Amino acid sequence: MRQGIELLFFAYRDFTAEPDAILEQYGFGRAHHRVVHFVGRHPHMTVGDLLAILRITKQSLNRVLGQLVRRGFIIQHRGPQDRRQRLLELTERGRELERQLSEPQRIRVAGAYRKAGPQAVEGFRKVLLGIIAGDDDRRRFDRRAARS
Amino acid sequence: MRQGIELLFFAYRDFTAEPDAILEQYGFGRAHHRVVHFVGRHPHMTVGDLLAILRITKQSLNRVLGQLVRRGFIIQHRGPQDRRQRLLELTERGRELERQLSEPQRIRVAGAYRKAGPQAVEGFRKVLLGIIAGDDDRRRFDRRAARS
DNA sequence: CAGATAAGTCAACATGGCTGACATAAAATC
DNA sequence: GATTTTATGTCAGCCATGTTGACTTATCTG
Repeated sequence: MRQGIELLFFAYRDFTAEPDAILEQYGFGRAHHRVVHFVGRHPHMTVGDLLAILRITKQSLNRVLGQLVRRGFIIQHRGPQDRRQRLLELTERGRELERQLSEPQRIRVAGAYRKAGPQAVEGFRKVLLGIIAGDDDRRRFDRRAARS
Repeated sequence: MRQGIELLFFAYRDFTAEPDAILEQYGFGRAHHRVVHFVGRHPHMTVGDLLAILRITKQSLNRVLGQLVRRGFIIQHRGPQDRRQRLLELTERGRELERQLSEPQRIRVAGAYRKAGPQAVEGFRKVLLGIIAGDDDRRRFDRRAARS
């Protein structure tokens, strides 16, 4: 029980340490990483979608998103149906940053998966899904089985 | 791969949301929670131990630790061997706070464990251990099998 | 057309990281 | 025994990233 709680703390701490060091070189922080990650994963998502995922305020998001746009890592275009929306997409530069940031995480997770075995990975997924609160968020992981 | 990365993000986000709400009532933040948690789990630990676990600076720690001491949630006493050390311990009030904060987390993790089954829990532990970077931190989880 | 919605903006504030400099007491070493 | 190292605490200031509240603009919808 208690162990599970601490495992999450230590894993998250180590999981974010390497990207944080890379971000520093760009003058970015963890918040930028989250934006780059989710925009990379869901091209053409709206600002509202991103707000719902990150659960932060529009003002907080806009600070980091604005920097990413101004510095050419993300482009926005108007929604074709709803022209109020700004659809978000990584530029080539943004994709490069995303790759660079996710690399140490991919290596770390891949190593853990390899050492633990496929059955353990299945258990890892099940338990983390159980920890996630909302059905809507859990649905993000609905059996469009593990890619990449 | 990518899914594993996101699972950690969402699980951590939801995992911390409930304690955060409780902490607010005390005028505390997540940093206080971490201190209360680890001091509760390792009574008589030194300030240095805590710094090594949290990986923050002495100055950052002292801000929150000082508040917890001044407001009667933690007491310090000198180390019997090394009198430079300040050994940390929760007061009754501190233990009460710890219980209150960990309750929603215990419920959440227990629910996830129950739904996923013992084999999945084993896999969850294995993968998270693989993600943790240092042998020293991994050793914290050495088979003094899951209690509480 | 009126009202709701998506997004952006300005200002002010809090938390919790950080660096750097310095102080004190106790332990360890030469 | 004098010196150096270690454990802890403290002051001051900076930065990133969260918050609230108020308000604007453009666009969609009933």
